[in-house]
Amino acid sequence: MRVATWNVNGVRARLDFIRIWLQERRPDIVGLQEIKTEADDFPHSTFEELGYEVVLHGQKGWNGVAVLSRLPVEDSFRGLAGQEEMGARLVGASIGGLTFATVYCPNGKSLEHEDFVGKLAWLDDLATFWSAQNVGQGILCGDFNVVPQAVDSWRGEDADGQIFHTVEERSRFDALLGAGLADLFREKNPDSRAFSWWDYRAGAFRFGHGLRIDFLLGTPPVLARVNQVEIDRDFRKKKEGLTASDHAPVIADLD
DNA sequence: ATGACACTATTTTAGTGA
Repeated sequence: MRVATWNVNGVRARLDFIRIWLQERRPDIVGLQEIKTEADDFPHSTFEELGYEVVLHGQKGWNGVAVLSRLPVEDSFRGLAGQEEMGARLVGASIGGLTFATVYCPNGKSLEHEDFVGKLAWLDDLATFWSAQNVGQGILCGDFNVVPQAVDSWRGEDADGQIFHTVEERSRFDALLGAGLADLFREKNPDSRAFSWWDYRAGAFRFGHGLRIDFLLGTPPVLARVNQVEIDRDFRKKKEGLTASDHAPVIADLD
C-alpha cells in the first residue's frame, strides 16, 4: 500500500499537475491540503476518472483538505470539534482497516499575532482528538507548519525561536509523537537533511532554502509496516510547463 | 532590512501564505 500527503496550493489551479503525479506515482491513499475550494467547485469528475473516491472538507477560497482513495471508504469524519472558526483543516476516513486523517495546521502568521496562540490551541486540540480515537492502524498526515528540529530547516539552529521553529510549536509536535505517533520519514531516514517546502520567491528551491513541515505520522502498527519513505522532490519542479505547488509530496510504502 | 511568487475573490488590487 502506498500512502502520501501533499499540500497542493489550490486543487483547481493544480489539477493537471496532480493528474500527472497520480498517474506516475499511483498512490492508494492521499491526504491533500490547501485545496482552496468548497465542495461545489471541487473537480470531482477528474478524480473519479482516475479511480479515486474523494472525502472532502472544503471552504471557499482558503484552506480545505481532502482524502483520495483507490480503496473503498468505509467511514469518514470532518473538522476538529471546537475549532470551526479556524477553517476547514481536518478530514479523515476508515479505509482498508486504516484510520487515515489529514490536516492543514494554522500558520500562526507571527509570534505577536493572535493567530499564533490559536495555532498552539489548535495543535493541542488535535492531540486530544487523536488520542481519544484510540487508533490501532492509523496515519495522521499533512502540513503541520512546524519545523521539528534544527536539521529540518535550511537555516539550522540559526532559525531557532522564529515562527515555525519555536519551543512552543515544537512541544506541540513532540506531544503528537508522545501520543504514540512516529514521524515516518525521520524514522526511516534518521540523518537526512531533507525539506518538503520551498518558498516560490528568490530561487529558494534551487538554493536549497527549504523546510520540512509536511509529515506522515503513523501509529506503531503502521511503523512496523513501513518499507520506505521519501519526499517526492521531483514534483516540486515544473512539469510539462505547469507550475508546481510550493510543497513536495511525501510518500510511504507499507507492506 | 526588504522583497522576491502564486493563489483566490461577484478580481483589476488586496489578503494570505511560511
